[in-house]
Amino acid sequence: MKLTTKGRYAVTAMMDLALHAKLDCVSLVDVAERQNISLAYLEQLFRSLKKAGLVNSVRGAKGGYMLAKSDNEISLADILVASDEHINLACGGSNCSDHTPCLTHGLWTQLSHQFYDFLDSKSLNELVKSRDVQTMATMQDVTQIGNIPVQISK
Amino acid sequence: MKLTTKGRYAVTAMMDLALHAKLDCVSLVDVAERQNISLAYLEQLFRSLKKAGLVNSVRGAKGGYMLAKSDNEISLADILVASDEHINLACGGSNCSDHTPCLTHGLWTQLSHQFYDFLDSKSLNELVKSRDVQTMATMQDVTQIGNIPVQISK
DNA sequence: CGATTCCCGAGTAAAACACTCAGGTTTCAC
DNA sequence: GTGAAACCTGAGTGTTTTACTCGGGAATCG
Repeated sequence: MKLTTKGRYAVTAMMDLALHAKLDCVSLVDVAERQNISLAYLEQLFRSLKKAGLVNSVRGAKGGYMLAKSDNEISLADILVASDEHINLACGGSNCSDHTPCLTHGLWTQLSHQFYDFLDSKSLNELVKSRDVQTMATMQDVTQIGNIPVQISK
Repeated sequence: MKLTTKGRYAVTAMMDLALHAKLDCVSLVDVAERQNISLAYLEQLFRSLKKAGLVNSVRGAKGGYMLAKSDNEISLADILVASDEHINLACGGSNCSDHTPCLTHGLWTQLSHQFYDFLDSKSLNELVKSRDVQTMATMQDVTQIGNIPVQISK
């Protein structure tokens, strides 16, 4: 039982957006640098997130992405599902057909639902507010200071 | 987020033991037939289950396996962990090192623990007692009657 | 115009999965 | 004491999934 990098990166990236795209949009180059994720992979990922209606995009120079809804309207489950991380423990193989369903079929579907509900109850806002995310985020911003001389010189 | 067949089969097989090996041991041939799982694969699986101390084996003709403890001392988590199904959503890749842990590291470890605790709270006994497992099990036994002529002729 | 950024489809090396196979050892029943 | 039934073991293997990369295109800003 594990997550793919897709799901994990997606959540990380969405948290980054929640932290930095309060007003402006944020470019994937920034997210990639801050979170140490391959840019090309992030682009692929954000296609899914956009298709799912979780983010909006602005094309062209100075463009980027921003959350499509408020961060307390986006759940962990939303992000995971959007990034192909379907929360489904059930069986779909040869061993469990309609004719002879396996002994545990009911169990897995039930568990899947419970896990989904749990993940759906965690909002992005809630996650971002947590203590260690906050401290880690400020650390990331501090190491980034050299990268935003525009704001300093202005 | 999904389970491997290993984890699913292991739980199914353990339920089968709980249902049929009250006194005697049960051969994997029987389990394989009843649950429609490849025998060779089951053998491989039971190696892990035995190593984890969840089942005991009896070698030779009329041999088989039985639960090593009472079915309310065995949890879903026990079985899953025994079959290499480590309940761990966390990251271990290039992107999340000790030097620069990723934003979500804490989140995943926390979630993993919660999932583990949940799965650890479900005992095999509890699962076996559920209504649909009971009905399905009797169905499996009925279709098996033709296979045990020894008991009838005796 | 040209740099920056989002957008898109396709390709690919490596790993994991879901088994299978070929043999060996122990025990029961006759 | 022989044969069948069962557990035991290590290794192998085709398929699928993962985790990316690559090459190019289109919009937008300065």
